[in-house]
Amino acid sequence: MFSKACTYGIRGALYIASRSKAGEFTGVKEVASKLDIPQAFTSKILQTLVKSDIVTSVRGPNGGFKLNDEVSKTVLDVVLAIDGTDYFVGCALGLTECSSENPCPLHTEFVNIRSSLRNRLAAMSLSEARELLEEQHFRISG
Amino acid sequence: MFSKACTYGIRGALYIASRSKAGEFTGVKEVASKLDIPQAFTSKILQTLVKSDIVTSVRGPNGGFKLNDEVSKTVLDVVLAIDGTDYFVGCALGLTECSSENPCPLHTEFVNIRSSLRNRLAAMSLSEARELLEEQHFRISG
DNA sequence: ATAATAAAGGACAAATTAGTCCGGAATTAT
DNA sequence: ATAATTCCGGACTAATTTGTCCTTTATTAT
Ligand code: FES
Ligand code: FES
Repeated sequence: MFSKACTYGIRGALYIASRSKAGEFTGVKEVASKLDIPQAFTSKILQTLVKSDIVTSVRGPNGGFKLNDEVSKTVLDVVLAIDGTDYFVGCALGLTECSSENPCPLHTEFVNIRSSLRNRLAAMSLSEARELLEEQHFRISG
Repeated sequence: MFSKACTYGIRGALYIASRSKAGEFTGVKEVASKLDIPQAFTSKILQTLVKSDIVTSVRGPNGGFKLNDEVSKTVLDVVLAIDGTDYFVGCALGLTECSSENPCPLHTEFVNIRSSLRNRLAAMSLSEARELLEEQHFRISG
């Protein structure tokens, strides 16, 4: 479905969101150990999220990552930042063109699945996730 | 979404289905060239479909592959034969457990998407696809 | 029987993805 | 200033997926 880097990225973003209440920063070490993701790889992925303006980073002691609250980014933004539009664009059977004028036998199915998932990912903002993760019994580690 | 091998497999199966009207066999050369898939790779993938009883093969002159009509296999069977249950099983965010008792924040979304796709793939049988491909203007090549 | 044809299967090569290592740059505390 | 901390970024390695090549085996036609 998504690349491993992407699922790590989603979980990382959710974890950081859940910890960036005030101006608290979370270090890559903590993210990696809490979510059980290789630390150096986590670092690479968080760098991508910084470049995509999803999280903000500061270096040095007490530094780390925090959610970029300026704009409200969504889980979809994380997916697009890491995996690009791969999942959502083009024929899922690899045909050169994907359109309702020239569809593959599963075109309608794929269009529905994709837009459905896209909508739901876009509906889950990271700032909202912060509360959800506390109020509900959701899990992003283990 | 699916591996490349899997999309090749689906298209290959559909092409063979569309050509196995009587007892006609389709060679790997034809499948590969018509669908623009590397021939040796096509061969590998069709071998998998043979092992999974989705198509039948015979060697020698006029040999090739034909749909195994004994049982009515579906596109889902092709997916399961090549990619296994990867797409449908386990947490899409890589958590060790996937259940409604211990869900990740996107669990409900993923469950819906997956079952929806699974149902639609299971509903598309390869023998039916034969007619669909002729009657409708579907495309499995290019 | 022999030769031609076509799938089966194993070993290998290329490409992509996943993951590591380490030196450098920024920030903070002493 | 210095040292400690923490992210950045490039180069590297490992694993997986994708794809090739070539030999063997089964089948058919002559
Ligand atoms: S043509 Fe295949 S998904 Fe649109
Ligand atoms: S727990 Fe993540 S998809 Fe079910």
